This record gives sequence, structure tokens and C-alpha cells, in this order.
Amino acid sequence: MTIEEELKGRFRNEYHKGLINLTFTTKQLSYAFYQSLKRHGIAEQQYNVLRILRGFRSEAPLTIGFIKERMLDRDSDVSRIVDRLFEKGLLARKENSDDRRQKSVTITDKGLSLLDSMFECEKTADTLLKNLSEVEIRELNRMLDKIRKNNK
Amino acid sequence: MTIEEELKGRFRNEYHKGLINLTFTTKQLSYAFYQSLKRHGIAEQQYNVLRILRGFRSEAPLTIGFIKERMLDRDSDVSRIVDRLFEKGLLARKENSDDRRQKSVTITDKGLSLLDSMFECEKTADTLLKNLSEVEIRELNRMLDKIRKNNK
DNA sequence: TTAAAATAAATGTTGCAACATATAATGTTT
DNA sequence: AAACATTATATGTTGCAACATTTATTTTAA
Repeated sequence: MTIEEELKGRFRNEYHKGLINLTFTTKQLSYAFYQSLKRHGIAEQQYNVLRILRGFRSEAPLTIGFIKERMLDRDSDVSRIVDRLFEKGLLARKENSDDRRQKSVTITDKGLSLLDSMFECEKTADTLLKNLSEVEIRELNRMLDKIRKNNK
Repeated sequence: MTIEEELKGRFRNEYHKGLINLTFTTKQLSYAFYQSLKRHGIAEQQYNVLRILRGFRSEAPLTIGFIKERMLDRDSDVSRIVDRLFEKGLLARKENSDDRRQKSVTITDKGLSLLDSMFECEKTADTLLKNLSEVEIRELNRMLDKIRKNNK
């Protein structure tokens, strides 16, 4: 289905359509990924925080600010996302004695084994763009990088 | 800046990178657009509802369900978005006497003139992808359509 | 060294998505 | 027509983004 049919709308031009198409397609993909996460009782941003904690656990413990820099959102609400993960026992949190403004956050064994059990979510993520060929996916990445270039 | 530098992360493969790249780029574009809307004191989904109300005002009054079908989100919370627009006097709402389950929603003059004053937001929207050539933007739209094809 | 500036995190607010459930009103079946 | 199913909308909940403000702590400058 094309974006025109799906939205039953009209676009001013190809660039306008591109913006809506990006938004619409990304929402759809993100929803599909969210569905696969949901089976593990965890939300998207919580998953992202856990992956950062695992990915950088050689540098653990991490601060809230370190995590925040690596989130996809400009200004992610990491404090409260960490709260929720803490309640679930997926991470440990304590005051950093070197700088008592900071919090030291570490993924727990429970958090690690949850991530391990979520292997198929990664599979899902790698599959969502499978309609594109290797050449196309590279071209898509090139264009997306180009869109962001000097575009703030 | 490429997505690798921005996220300081590693990707499993080009498809994984594509998904993150789509998410990241779209968030950035949506934020830029949101900033232009904010100057008019209105949020993105509220703007979308108003545009639908204006676009289909020959078929007015519209029902909540009609609007919902035309929103970008799968299951947009139109009832409450309409609440907020009603509070601002940007739309009128009354019970439909033919089918009293339905609400009849119409954009007000205030709503219409707000949209008129937001002309430059449309300009902004048409400019966000300006880094791409005409050929590239068509190619992007083609690939996005392809991603969604049979992909639910 | 003390006051001012900067930083890290927490907290409060609004708007929204996704979801579940509720409440009407209308349609359908028997 | 009464019981049941369906439909349109509303409402309650959780998680989150964006933003503003606050609190604690550290750094810097007077």
C-alpha cells in the first residue's frame, strides 16, 4: 500500500510526502518492534537503557548523564526510566562517592539474562527492513545521513 | 554527522543501522517541525487534527472516527485531542442528532485563521528534506513504500 | 574562604500513544 | 419487543518526550 492510499490525503509535493512517509513508516516499524518487546514486559526506552548498560558494562558503573548521551532522544527522561528498571530489579543504583551528585548505575544479572532471553527481538529488528536489498539499505542509510547533514 | 558518530554505538549490520537511522532521523525532523509549531502554541497531533478538519470541511461536520482514520497513528487518542482543541476554541463540537453516539466536529473561524497564520510551518515541512535532490526524494519515497509492502 | 556559577540528577507539568474498560446508543436476532 | 451484539466515544492507566524548576554538590572566581 502506498502512503497516499493509507492516509487518503494529498501532498503538496514530493518533499512533503517524504516527511509524512518517513514519519508514518517509522511509526509502523517502531510499533512492530514494540510488539516484540512487549512480550518481555519491557518498553522501548527501557530496553535501550538496558542495552547501553550491557554494551558499556566494561566501563560500569555508568552515570545517568552517560546513558542520556547515548539515547536516541534529544533529552530522554533517563532518571525516571532508570527508576522503573530499578523497581523491576533489572539494574542497581547507588550514589557515586567520588561525586555525590552522580548516580552509579549497573545492570544486574537479572537484567543481563532478560536481555539474553530477548535475542529474538534483535532478530525482529534486523528483519523489519528485509524488503530492501543490500544495495537499497545502503542507499537508504546514505540518504538519511544526508538529510541530517547540516540540517541541525 | 553520521549515525555512528552521533550514537557512539555499533550496529550488528546494515539493516539494524537502517532501523536506528530511520528512528533517529525521523525524531530529529519531527522535533524541528515541532519547534515551528510551538511558536503557535499548538502540538503536533492537534495540528494534524486541525488540518484534517480544514481539509475535509466540505464534508463537515466530521466524526471522531473519521478523524481517527486519517491520523498518522494507528490508534490516535482523538477524543482527548479534540477536547484540548475545543478548550482553545479552535473547533466546535456537538452531538449528532442522527446518531447520538457520534460527535459532530467542525473547525471554527478561529481555528481556520490559526492555520492560515501557520503558513510558514508548511514551508518548514517542505524544507526539512531539502538536502535531497528531486531524484533522491522520489527514491526515498519508493523505498519507504517498499519497506511497508506486505510488512503488515 | 566565601560567594557565585556550573553541573548532576530529581521532580513537576503537559501532551500524547497504546491499551483496557466503560457507557451510551443503535442494529440485529429471535 | 426483549435480549444480545455492535458501534462511537469517553475515561482510566502506564510509559514516555519535552520542558521548567528545584535540590544537592562541586567548581570557579572574587
